[in-house]
Amino acid sequence: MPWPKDHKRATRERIVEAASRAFRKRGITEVSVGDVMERAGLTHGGFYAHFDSKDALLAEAVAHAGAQARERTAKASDLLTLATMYLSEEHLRDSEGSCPIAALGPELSRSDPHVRRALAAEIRTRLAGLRELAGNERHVAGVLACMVGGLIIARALSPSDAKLFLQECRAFLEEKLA
Amino acid sequence: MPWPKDHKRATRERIVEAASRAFRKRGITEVSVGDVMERAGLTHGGFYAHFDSKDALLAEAVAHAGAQARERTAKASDLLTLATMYLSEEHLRDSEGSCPIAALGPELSRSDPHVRRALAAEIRTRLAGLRELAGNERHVAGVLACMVGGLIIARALSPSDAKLFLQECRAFLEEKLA
DNA sequence: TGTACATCAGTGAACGCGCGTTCACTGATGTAC
DNA sequence: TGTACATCAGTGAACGCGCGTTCACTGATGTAC
Repeated sequence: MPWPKDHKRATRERIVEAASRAFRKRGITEVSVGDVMERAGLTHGGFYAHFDSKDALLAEAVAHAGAQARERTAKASDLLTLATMYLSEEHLRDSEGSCPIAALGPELSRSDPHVRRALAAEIRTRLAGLRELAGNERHVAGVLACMVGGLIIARALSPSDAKLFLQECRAFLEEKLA
Repeated sequence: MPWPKDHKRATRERIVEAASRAFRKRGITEVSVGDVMERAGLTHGGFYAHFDSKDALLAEAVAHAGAQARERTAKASDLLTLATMYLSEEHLRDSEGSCPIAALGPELSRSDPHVRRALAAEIRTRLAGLRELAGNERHVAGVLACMVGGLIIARALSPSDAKLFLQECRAFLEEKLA
């Protein structure tokens, strides 16, 4: 083996990380394979030594982004705290590192079956995480919907309107979950 | 005037309608100017007699889709009824005629300023509509977030999971708004 | 310890393709006589 | 009423461009002697 054992795996992970951030920030079709490779410090030609297609990369990038997004709220010990962290201005601004459901949901739902499956799996994992913190709340789906929709809508508004919108969403959930 | 007075305006409206449905169903970058024109029964070359650019069309298509989406819930006389109509399986399946915030939100937020402005305007209109039906609910932003997020997430799931997810979202809002 | 070699991760030119946009034109229409 | 004409909505070939993907290659590496 003329190269360090984990060299290729490390490069592959660098590509997934670069893709996952670029897609969330700029959208799937707006980011080319060449963009991703450049961001990973490589040239575009080497891409197909690591992935079968852009869609195969996308499916992995979604899983990677999902895990990263779950870390953001990992310390929350109840549903309201988790939702408050999610509906924060910090999360709003950090589009590159944000929840892929909010950043790319509709686009991913229209993508090829492998990608769709990765998104559906992430949603199921997310719901399971919420159920563990559910307390008296029987309908965690509604909480997740409010989180994702809240972030998506806030991102469409001006900074000041976005701030107010997030505040209202948090207040809404506070009343429901208190 | 060698053509009926409203001929060109009618053609233009046919293009906007075709675009608005195609974009919602398949996404913005996945639908070409040629696709839109074909759907409107025309050839691609004529497009620029009606619009300056694909983005100019998109901004109008968002406004058109928004108005169409508001009609779906126009008969609702209270917030819960409106949300229940929005979170229906009928709306889930009718992606072509559905709410553009749910179908295209994140993509539109990343689009050019004219498009973004059209989306922000539609959201403000939507919030104003909800406030009119608000009753005791002070945080209509949370209701809209739950509607939009609920539809987006349901569309990522299998038909049976989607049905359950929508049910849970409706039950969630029922408890909050009752 | 030093050198020759085989490996294979990464390079970069090339491919066919469809995109958004432009433009010289065609031909159906309402108007003037 | 019938015909010649000017208008302009719509046509379709063409443009430059960037995309996803392929492939012959290069050159840095660990191994064998």
